[in-house]
Amino acid sequence: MKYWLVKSEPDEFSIDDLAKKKRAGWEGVRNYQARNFMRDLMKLGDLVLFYHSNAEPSGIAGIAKVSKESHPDPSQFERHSAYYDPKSKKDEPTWMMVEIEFVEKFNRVLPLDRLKAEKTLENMPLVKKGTRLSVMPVSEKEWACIVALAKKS
DNA sequence: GCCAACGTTGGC
DNA sequence: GCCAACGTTGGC
Repeated sequence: MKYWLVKSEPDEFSIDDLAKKKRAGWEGVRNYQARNFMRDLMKLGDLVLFYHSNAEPSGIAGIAKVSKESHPDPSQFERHSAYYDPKSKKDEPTWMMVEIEFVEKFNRVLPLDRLKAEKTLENMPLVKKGTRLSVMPVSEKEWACIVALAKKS
């Protein structure tokens, strides 16, 4: 089993929204590196940190898990969607997504500056300046560190 | 294939 | 809301 982190703006879709819906197709990712992680490497049961970006505070809000592996992101074909991609073809979809399922919400958001203070986490794209990757792998050590911090706070 | 222009992300 | 940093687009 592997570990991941996904970003979402809570104004758009928060951990509470996921808790309410239980499951959500992770649609709207329009970055090739992030897509490739979802398409090729995210497997059923993998655990996922749910990160709130552009938030007050920005940080990790809870945990989800992969509940369905790679399948085409329907929003790329929806003409009125913000994620519509006119170049993508139905028989050869450009954008793939996974579905995630709510696992738990942390008692409080584990803020970004707390993560930045951890030596163990210094190689995460999340804390590196100028990295905008919205789906990223998390190592076992990083996962353990983050979960411990979350339970402690 | 280069690279300037443009659009987006996301911390602050 | 600003804007730095980045990825993508498209002219050449």
